[in-house]
Amino acid sequence: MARKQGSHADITGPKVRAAALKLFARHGFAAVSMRQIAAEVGVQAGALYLYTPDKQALLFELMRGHMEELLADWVPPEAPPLYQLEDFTRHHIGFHLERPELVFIAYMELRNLEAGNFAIIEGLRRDYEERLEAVLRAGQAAGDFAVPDTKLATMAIIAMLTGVTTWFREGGRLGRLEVEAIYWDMVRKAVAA
Amino acid sequence: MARKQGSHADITGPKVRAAALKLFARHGFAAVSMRQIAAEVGVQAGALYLYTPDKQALLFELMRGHMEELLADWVPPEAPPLYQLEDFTRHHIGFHLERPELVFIAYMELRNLEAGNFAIIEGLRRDYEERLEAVLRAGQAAGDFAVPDTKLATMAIIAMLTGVTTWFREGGRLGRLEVEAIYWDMVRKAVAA
DNA sequence: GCTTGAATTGAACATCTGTTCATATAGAAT
DNA sequence: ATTCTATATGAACAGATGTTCAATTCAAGC
Repeated sequence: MARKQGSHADITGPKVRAAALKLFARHGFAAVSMRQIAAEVGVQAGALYLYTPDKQALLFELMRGHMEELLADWVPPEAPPLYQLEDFTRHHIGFHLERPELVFIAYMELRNLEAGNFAIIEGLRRDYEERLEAVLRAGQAAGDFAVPDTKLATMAIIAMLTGVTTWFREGGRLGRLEVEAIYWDMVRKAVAA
Repeated sequence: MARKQGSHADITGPKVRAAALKLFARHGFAAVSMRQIAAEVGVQAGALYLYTPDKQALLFELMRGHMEELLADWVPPEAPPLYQLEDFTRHHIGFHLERPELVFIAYMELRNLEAGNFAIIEGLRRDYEERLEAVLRAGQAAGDFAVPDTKLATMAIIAMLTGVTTWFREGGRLGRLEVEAIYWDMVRKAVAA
């Protein structure tokens, strides 16, 4: 029985990406075999190549999609820098808490990207960092912030906020909005004039 | 005891650990084979088993050694919480910048630890976090700090400081001491009353 | 009912995996 | 000079790896 009812390309394609996402996040790109992904989809390994040219492309497309969604999700609102920064803080936390697996992969599997793919993902990441730094520079110029170094403040804030994904558990002591508020309090004070 | 230089256990043992450290950090535990480690040492794969029971133990001992050194390196000085926090901040950055490969492995390869080994490393990590949180609680009680939540502040500060290793490059725009000073400024303000 | 073609299988490929072990080597102790 | 022993080799094991492809199956279009 080579084919099962209802298993078309439009179904199997997304299933392949979902299986890769789940398994890469759980065990790491290098530790997951094409046969494991195929088994998760319910298909033989050879069939995966109808949906991806190779294993590397599976990883790259996952990461590229994630970074592009991240960039599409937040553009600075027309508002004073202090409010832009609050908006960024809350969006960053919210976006990352909604996609723990993609976030994990995007941070852990960079070294498994081939050189060209790595350069593309790194570029997207820098675009995102640049957006935050622009907010900090504007606030600094306006006298709202007093950051010793906008580049370092950018890296510090992003690292601090992304770190939420390492410990946050749904249904834990604090809800997302509470966490957002607490982190915003710390960010605000850290850059305060 | 002394045999021909380079062919003795006292020499080869450390070389094996150094090769594993370098290659695990560069390519990831799962992507590195025992034969690659052996080649880096200049030995055949079978010889590695004179120095480690298996590949897993190689990873675990690297991580355990790192975490124990981290815990040994800093104990809160007899001083007011504000100074303890400054001391922690500077020590954490300095310690991590001196061992980028171990830091990388300790954060990236947790999922490649067997259950028992994972529990041990996690315990050591929690011990370290607990030390920082104790400082924050003391400062909070003394009225020096105004952190909305000491647990979250602990996680936020550690994530922010450890993030330095992702972008810091020796010989770059800023030296270690400058970076320490800039981060301390942000930490101090973030927890300020 | 027949043809068409996309979706899938299953075997095959060459190579790599962690680990074991009988064998060899060479410095140390006698 | 001989024995002893820690150190290392290299072959072997059983199975897994990513990828290809001829053959098969099945749903839809005629």
